[in-house]
Amino acid sequence: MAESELPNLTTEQSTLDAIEQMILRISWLAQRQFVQLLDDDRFNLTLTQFYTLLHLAQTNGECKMSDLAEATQQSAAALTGVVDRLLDKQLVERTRHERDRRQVMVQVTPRGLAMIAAIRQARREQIHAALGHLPAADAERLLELLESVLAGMARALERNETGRLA
Amino acid sequence: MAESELPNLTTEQSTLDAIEQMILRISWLAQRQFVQLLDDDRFNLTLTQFYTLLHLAQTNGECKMSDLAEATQQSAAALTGVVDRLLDKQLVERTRHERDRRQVMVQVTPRGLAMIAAIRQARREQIHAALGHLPAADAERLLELLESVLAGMARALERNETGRLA
DNA sequence: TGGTATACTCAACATTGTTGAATATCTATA
DNA sequence: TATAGATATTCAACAATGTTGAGTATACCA
Repeated sequence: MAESELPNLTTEQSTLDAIEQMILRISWLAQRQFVQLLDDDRFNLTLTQFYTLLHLAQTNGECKMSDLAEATQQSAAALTGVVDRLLDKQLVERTRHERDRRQVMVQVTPRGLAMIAAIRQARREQIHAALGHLPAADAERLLELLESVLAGMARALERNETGRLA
Repeated sequence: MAESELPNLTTEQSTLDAIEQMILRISWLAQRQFVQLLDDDRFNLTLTQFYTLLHLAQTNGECKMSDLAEATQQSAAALTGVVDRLLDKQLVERTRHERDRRQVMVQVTPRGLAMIAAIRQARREQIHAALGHLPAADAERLLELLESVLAGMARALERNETGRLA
């Protein structure tokens, strides 16, 4: 193996492996921690319901079912059930598109917006407990690097999907 | 607001917020990407099955059901079903503890070990596609910072659980 | 020996996810 | 203007996971 050539120019496999493990573990913990928060009596949401509601909260006005499904990476069939339950909780409203009667439009209610705001506030406190000790410079550097990671992952996912659909 | 005071000594809330969002998004993408990989015909595992099998692969010899449940953060009842399915796939074996007949011991099979090795290899290629472009110095810095994040999160989770059980 | 704690499984149920069929609506074309 | 095909969504049937509470077997202690 030529692993020791150019060690300062190309990232070594062992570092990437360690990052891979770290991301898997952080993903797992972050999710557990977040699910625990969402399960609180104040919220009582599942992770899927949260991500769906979050996207609606970040959308101005209505959102088409199929767009919502793509944004939250769910199948249309799965989304129907999720929206049913958000509807039961009065966090969203479901209407038909005026012109194209096939389309179902979903919109967050004021109650849904308040729920998202409360969850994000609680989450902020959680993240502060976990990361508040990081020096400011480290936090900013971390943010930059994470942005780079996210961009790389999004590109990889995209390539995969293109590959699968082709 | 006194946001501009001591900007270089204390991490600003906005940076933490951005990191929070980034971690949520990366967790989501990392999981989607990984689930997609596990769904491959070669593996055909769920995320829960993978984490359960992974822990067994990293354990020397047998593992008690209750220890496995704690390590993978599942209830004993949920784990029973998961191990049932791993058993169907011949990836684990289930035996009784010789002395304490109440305890059920689980052990990974050679086939299970081979499965984990194949998945980690595929995962390595995936992560390389996503992060291979990062300069070596950045990758190493990222690893350090992620270790710090993980430690902070683990501490926060621990505090939470202690709080809940108290 | 009895009583209690422990380890696990089972049963009933909710949520999510998949696939394929069914339904309603729109659009283009002959 | 029929009508054939595309599009948007829901429904039905099933599998995996997760929860809670009850049930079963075993161990331990007094």
